Amino acid sequence: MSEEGRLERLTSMMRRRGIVLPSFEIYGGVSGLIDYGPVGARIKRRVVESWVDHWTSQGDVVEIDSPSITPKEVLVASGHVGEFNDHMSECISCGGIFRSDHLIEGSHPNPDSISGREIDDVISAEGVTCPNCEEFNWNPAKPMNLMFPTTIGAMKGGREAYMRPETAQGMFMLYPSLYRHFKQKLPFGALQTGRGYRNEISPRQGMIRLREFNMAELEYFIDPEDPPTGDIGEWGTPVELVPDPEGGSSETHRITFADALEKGMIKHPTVAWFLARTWDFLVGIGIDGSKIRFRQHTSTEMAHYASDCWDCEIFGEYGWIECVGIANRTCHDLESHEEHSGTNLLRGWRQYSEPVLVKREVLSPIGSVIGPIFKGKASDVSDALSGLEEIPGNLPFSIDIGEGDIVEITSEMVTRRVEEVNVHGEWFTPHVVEPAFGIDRIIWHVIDHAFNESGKDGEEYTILSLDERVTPFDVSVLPLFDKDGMDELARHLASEINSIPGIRADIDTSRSIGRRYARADEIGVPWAITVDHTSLEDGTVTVRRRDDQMQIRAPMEMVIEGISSRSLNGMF
RNA sequence: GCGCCUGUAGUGAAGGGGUUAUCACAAGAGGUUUCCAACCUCUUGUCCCGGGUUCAAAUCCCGGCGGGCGCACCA
Repeated sequence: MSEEGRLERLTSMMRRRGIVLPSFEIYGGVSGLIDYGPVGARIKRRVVESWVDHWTSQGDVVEIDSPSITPKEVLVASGHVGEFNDHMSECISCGGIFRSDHLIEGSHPNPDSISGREIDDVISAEGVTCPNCEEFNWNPAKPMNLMFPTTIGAMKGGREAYMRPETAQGMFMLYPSLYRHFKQKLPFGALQTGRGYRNEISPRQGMIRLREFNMAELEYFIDPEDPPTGDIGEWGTPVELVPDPEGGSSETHRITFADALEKGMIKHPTVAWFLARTWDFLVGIGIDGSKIRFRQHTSTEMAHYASDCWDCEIFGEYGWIECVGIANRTCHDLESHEEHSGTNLLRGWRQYSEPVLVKREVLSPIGSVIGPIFKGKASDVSDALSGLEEIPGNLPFSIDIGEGDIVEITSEMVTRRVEEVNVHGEWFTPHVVEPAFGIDRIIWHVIDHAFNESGKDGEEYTILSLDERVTPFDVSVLPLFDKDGMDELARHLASEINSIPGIRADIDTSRSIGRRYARADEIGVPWAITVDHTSLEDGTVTVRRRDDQMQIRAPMEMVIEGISSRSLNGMF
């Protein structure tokens, strides 16, 4: 079948078979919101489960789950509010786009916090002209924040909040608990899957750019002075890398991860490790390895929080689409949350291999002297003395005890001595390497790559060649005829298969057997078990393999065992 | 958000100011049939929403919503 119209046939099939459909369709639909139907939801669940399994099997990664509703302060600290809450004004005459608050600076007491309409009023009232072409010809200011605002609590007491634009902040919020869980030893990671919300200006391309979408993010906390490397030598297959063109070499390379790291194309060993593990995951759920490439971000497109970033792009009906972002977020988030929240719990302890003996000169306050002299201020004086970076050579001297209050310290008030302490380590802010997966985009490409229209016996025929890990059903049970006891036996068999943990059987009794095979093939069910007259006599059934329509006959118990151990292939 | 195109059963399409809106496939019931979309009978189900023009609108006009493409945007 020709490639022309393939996208339409694929999306039609997905609608018709209940994989992915527009949401709220009886009310006209909402762009950027989709439903997973009965078949799609199962595929999605299995993709997500495969993802969680893939990373948690590493041993030092755990799963968490945090709220979608996020107080504003968190997103202020993360930078999402500041970076994305601006109104933009567009000049109709020259097409220039400017931050509205910059245009009206000086004309309004608080240009940061007013509505678009107010901005336009101020621009009109003040006759602000375009900095570029001097014209006065503005489009209405458009808010550029892509977060959905909401309020926690009712009425006046409400607290400002947003629907989370990423799940990552949840992992940062839980850092102290994770640090305890991992016995205060780095590196470790935490992941979560869930919804993220971005009020896209113009969602397009079906399920590629959504307003509410499924993310799967992993934050891996490391000591920047001792970054974990992993053995990336295992990945012998060359992959396609597109390094940052500003870094000198812009052409695509086919190169192994190990070589790319050695040559400096991938800058960070932990990032290289995650690139390789990401490759594994994608290929493992059925993405075509020849349609994967990794592209390094240029400094201009880098997120506000990242220092080095690679996109994993997958090729499909929409061209190359970013499906995974792997970023070295450094200490940006933890440091910023420490600063904004005032906590000091977002750190790691770096134990020295040898304790370091540190000699330190101190002036220790003599309480019996300082107390009576300074009374209520005495403890401030003591704190100021112990906080001194440098000990003055001569007494008396003046010291600031806070809020500009300066007092004089005389030699009677203090004892000068030298402290010797063994320092065993130091606190530092961990760095974070983050692989962030767009689950919906990955599901799209899994289905796209599996959508096989190559036909059968010269006729049009479609098979969804999904990997067994992500099929909607493990097996379809089909009574050859829906009567004469075959129906009952089939139902019995289906319920037996369904009682195996993690295995789902579908039963299909209507219309001809060929048609039912076709229906199962179309949504990627890998095995079909047919109950026929012989089954009633000797308890054997036929097992049909989706990908080559090969068929064998075997006793039911053996088939059930084969399904349970996922070893049906061995029977062919 | 702007521009161009567009919206008819589950899917894909035809038609179109005037009786009961057409076709294929799909789906449901029954029959037939000893394993690959067969066949026969019957059945269900559609003009995106709102306004306007008109005696009459699914059809023409306007707006909204949805979809496609281009520009812009895309942490």
